[in-house]
Amino acid sequence: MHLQQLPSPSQSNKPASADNVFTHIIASGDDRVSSSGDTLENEPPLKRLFTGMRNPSIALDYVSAARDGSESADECNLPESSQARTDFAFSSAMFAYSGQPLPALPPLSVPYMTPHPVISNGLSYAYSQHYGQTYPNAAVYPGKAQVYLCNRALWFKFHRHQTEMIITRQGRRMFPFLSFSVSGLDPTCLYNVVVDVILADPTHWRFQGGKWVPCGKADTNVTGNRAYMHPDSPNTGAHWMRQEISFGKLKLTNNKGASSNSTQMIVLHSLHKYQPRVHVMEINKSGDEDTSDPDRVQTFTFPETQFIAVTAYQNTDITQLKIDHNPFAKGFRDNYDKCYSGYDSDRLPPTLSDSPHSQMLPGSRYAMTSTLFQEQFVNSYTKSCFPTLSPDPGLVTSNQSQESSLASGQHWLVSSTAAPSYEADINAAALLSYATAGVKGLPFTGGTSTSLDYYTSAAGWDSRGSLENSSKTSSNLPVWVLDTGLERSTQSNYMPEDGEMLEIDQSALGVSKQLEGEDATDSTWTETQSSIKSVDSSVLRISEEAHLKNPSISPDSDIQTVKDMQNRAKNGNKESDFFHFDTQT
DNA sequence: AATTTGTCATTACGGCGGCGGCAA
DNA sequence: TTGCCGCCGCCGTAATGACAAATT
Repeated sequence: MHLQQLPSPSQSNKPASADNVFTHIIASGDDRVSSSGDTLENEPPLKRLFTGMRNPSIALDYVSAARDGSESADECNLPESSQARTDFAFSSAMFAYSGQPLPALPPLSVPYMTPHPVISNGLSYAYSQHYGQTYPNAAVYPGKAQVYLCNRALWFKFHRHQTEMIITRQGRRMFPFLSFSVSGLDPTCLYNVVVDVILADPTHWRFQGGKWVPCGKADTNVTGNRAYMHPDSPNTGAHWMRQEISFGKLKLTNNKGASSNSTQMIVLHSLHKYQPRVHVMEINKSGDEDTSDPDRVQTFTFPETQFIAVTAYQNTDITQLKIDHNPFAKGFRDNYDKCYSGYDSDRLPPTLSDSPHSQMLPGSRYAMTSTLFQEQFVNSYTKSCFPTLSPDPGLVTSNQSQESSLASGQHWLVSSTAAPSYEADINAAALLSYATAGVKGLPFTGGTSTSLDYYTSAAGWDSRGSLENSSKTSSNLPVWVLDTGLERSTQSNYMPEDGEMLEIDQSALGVSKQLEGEDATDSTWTETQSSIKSVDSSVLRISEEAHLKNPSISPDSDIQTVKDMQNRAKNGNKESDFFHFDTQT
């Protein structure tokens, strides 16, 4: 199997990426905030964010800074249904995102100004990795970080039912919690790793009729912490890359008073939908974040980690998932044996991988024969993972016809065939991992396009979720291409119920078959040994450099860090934090 | 022992409708 | 008599705290 890169006319205004690093661009507009002259508000969001972190007395989240803007929520021209956004975001969740410094955020020239930042749900995730190349590692491309959501499979399980997170006055830990692997950092530089939580949409939600429905506008009167710095911060890139970066201690609360006395808690509003983000910030020698240099702050968003804050669980599916996978809730697994009758992959007994230390769930669990799973998977994965797939062969042809125009184009489309069957479901799961590993999307090059353009018009991404105008707006919308190399004639089209067209290459299904019984999520990843070895060659030099840059960092510790990496590389250890996708299979 | 979990009972709160008083 | 307004109670939902079981 190999990936075919299809050009997009939209690529022309963006130079081909010189490196092969995935780039992730937060949707322009989404993170922009209105400005009313406040000093903080005139700063880029992250600047305000981290200024606040250094000065706890200052409201450190730009959400609150933004709410004072003149724009009201009424002016948020978001589609009524956020489903489409969520679905599309979900598609982005297939990938190990890598970050790019937040784009410049002109404070006043934003057509769409929100009283609070609204996450784009990945609508403008952009990837510029060249086909056939592996992920770079820190030693090769220092400074271009990639972040991998370690427990992504578990997050997916919850995401399918709309994740809920309990918030209490004393603070409640997240489950699943955020856990990342990072690569691409400079092993010798110091970084802070910070998680913040922003509103995912401007809507107040309520659970009605067994599902979440919008109910009024979100309360944008935000007070309290919205950011949580990893306790290991600051530390070297080598440290962050050596192990998973877990935020298990992070607590969520609705106690606004908790903001002043606890940096362990993030203050949220109940029945609001939130999107966690992780920021990797390079800090200078003096120990301060240099947020003025956008290259030093990289932000990553994983749409599958979106959740609704609640004071009590609303969806029993979520409750059951929590009980099933959270060891602290073991006591509620009364009818454990009955529950795990094998009809729902979600109800499979937790394994070691479900432990708080490793929430990864084998991808093979998706391969269940449950009708429920089938429906959910079709609905969740095919609709959401491939909402931008070509609605008709014409688009594919169109894209292909442009292939030669951009030798280094970054316009990718998942081409595949899938019957609306169980088999298609499990294979879609496998495809998911394929996509995770190797499918690229075109960078967001829409220029003047705002997130709203995405929601309302881009690629026909209207309220019906159709793709009628995909060709017109392809400049804005990532199109995923996964070309397995087989003849197009082997393809067939699958039209989901909402009119979206999904093509899944038969060969991809075949390969995915091979993945059954394995961790489909990880099986398509292979260790980047070569890149790690490149670290091996300069163990002492890196250590010395690190020590020179920051004498507080023990050279010994970094030597050990690098040696750890070296050992993992030599062992060919599947538990390696970093993988690359072998597109030559 | 401290912490964390979901459950459960209780309390708080807001929306809504019924009722009565008052003015036109 | 009609319309308006305010008060009151009911009901549903959300928030809170105590609890037992399990983990750290």
